[in-house]
Amino acid sequence: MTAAYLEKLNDRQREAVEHGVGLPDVGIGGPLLIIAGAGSGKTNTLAHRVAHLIVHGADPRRILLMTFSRRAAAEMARRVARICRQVLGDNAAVMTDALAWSGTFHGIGARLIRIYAEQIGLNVDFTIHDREDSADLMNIVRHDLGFSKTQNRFPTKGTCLAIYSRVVNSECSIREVLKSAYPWVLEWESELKKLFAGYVEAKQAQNVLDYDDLLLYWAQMVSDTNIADDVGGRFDHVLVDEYQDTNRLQSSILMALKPGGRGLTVVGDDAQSIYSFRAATIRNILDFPSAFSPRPADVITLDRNYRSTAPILAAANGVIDLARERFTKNLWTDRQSEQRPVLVTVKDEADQAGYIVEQVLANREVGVPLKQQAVLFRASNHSGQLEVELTRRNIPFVKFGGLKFLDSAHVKDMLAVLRFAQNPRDRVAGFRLLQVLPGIGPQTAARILDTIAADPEPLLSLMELPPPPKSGEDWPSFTSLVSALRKFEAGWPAEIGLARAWYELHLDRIHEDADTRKADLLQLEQIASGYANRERFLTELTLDPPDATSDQAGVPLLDEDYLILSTIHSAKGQEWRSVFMLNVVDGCIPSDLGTGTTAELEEERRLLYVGMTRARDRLHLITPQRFFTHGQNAQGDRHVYSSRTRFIPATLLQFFETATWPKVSASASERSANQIRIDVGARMRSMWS
DNA sequence: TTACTTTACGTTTTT
DNA sequence: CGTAAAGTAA
Repeated sequence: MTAAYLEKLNDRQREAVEHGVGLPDVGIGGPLLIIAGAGSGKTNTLAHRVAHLIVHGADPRRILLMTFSRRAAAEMARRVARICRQVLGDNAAVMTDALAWSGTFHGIGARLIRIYAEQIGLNVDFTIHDREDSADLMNIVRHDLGFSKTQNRFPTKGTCLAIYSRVVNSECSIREVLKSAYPWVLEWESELKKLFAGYVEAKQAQNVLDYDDLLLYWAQMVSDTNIADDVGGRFDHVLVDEYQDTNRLQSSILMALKPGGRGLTVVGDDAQSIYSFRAATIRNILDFPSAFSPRPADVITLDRNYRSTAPILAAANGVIDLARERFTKNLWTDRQSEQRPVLVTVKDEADQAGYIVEQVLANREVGVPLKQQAVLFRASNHSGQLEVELTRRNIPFVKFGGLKFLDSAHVKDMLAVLRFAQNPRDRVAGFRLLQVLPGIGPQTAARILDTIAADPEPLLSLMELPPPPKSGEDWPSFTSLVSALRKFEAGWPAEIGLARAWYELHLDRIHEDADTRKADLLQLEQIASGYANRERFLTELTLDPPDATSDQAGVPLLDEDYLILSTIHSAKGQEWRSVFMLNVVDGCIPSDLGTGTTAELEEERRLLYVGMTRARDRLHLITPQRFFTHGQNAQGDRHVYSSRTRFIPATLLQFFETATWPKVSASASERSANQIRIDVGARMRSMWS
């Protein structure tokens, strides 16, 4: 008997889908590693595996599915549902709705920790700090310990947090982390230890968790055998996507969850590992088979690419072939094409933007919608000029990656209101919120928080506090708002309307551009109404902030057509018919900040590979001959002459079609020849002065 | 102590 | 260039 849905798969994929299913002992197989190259149908295979398990009687409520992003989880759930429907008919909806445990490591961690909060001595009302909040708290501790006043510069709050995070996620000692990644901070090792101890104490006193805690508490939880059995016993099958981008802490969690590896499936591709700055390590994927004894995990490799044309794949293979270390073999495809990827040289970033606009519009004329085209770049600020040009030409676009609108001050203020009501011990929220009131600055805010922290229900103390002298009329309306929110009087999502009404009173005074900010707050309210309650809203927004921003007010409607702009990191797992990569020059790819060690350099190479393998039919790599550096130098506008990325040396040019744009006309070349770009005479004179 | 002004500084990728 | 920290007047 062969299910129809299996027939569309190739042999390898099918093997991966069927692995261990239907074994006599309740159909749970041993550990499985799937090495799945770019475009090899990885998502599809994983979705089929989940569906296949369900069809063969696995309880969807007992399947844990961890993906890299919320978006990936949703996509996976959608596909599983579709496959199941083919077999189970309309009953499938009941089954697949129960696929409740799918999400990111951090999201699943948050849910489990809330369930077990009491058993591990945590108040269930805990709030979660995003990176900015964590850095603020780190800064408070840094000040309290007097490290901000030291003669030699102590690392900034952001650096301190990055070091802390790396120590936690890599399961290495501070010294090891400092030596390998922050050698210039080695002299501060003992101070950092004190700082981190203080930071951990502060978090506990305030009932807050940071991103790393979501993994750390989970790991601690399952290191206790009783809770480990309980948590691990919730799941028959554990499947992990993008395993190459997990870190040591995450693999520890997995191993504790499923010590023998039974029911454990991980999928990944070491050639696409691009998150080592988050302490991800490909050792996880390499060491996975031998982590189990006596029998190692089975390994299945998917190396047939269904996405890109042969010439695009050849070029991408050429790039990754030059990698120092390789574990997977090259991909192959049947998709023939005459069209090689194009390596375009343009004069500067303005021409780069011009070229892309021209090509994007031309593609649309021949039937490729904007949504099927994407522009990828190394760093989010690289797309600035292009965004301006797109706006000028009235081409709608949505940008993924980079700054989020949650980072703006007014949105943070609003969230602080809700968070403080949820968890009055959250000092970062309270500190921020109190200073919204006129006449209350850091000192007053700190004093108020100190006073109320002693009370088991801090908000009762707050109500009884004498109004601070200069806050006047604004104090009573503030306290009544917070207490109303604390008591859930208005219900959700009416609460956020209350908070906004209060905050808008202060908005005009604090910010000049109050009106545009009000629009953002309305949008926030819209988003909020999509969540069941305040806790869910706060948790999910922190773990999965809306990641698209657009130049126009609001995100374009879903049925509208728009161009995709994305960092390469955010483009992971996606594909488009036509892909443009910006600034494929040394200094951007590889980023000049990432050329320190060979490991960093190799990751930059993989980044280029990941970007190139997003393309289905057309791929354009663009190299501006010069671009302007950000900072302003003594000489005024400063630009550097750039050269093609070192990852595409002359030997690889055979895989590309090369072009320049715009087509050089006689007058143009004359003009450029007459333009003095470098004052050679001055340089030679200055040699002797 | 707050609120405004000046100076310094660094500058990727993200849960 | 834009933000964050330090400095200063009220």
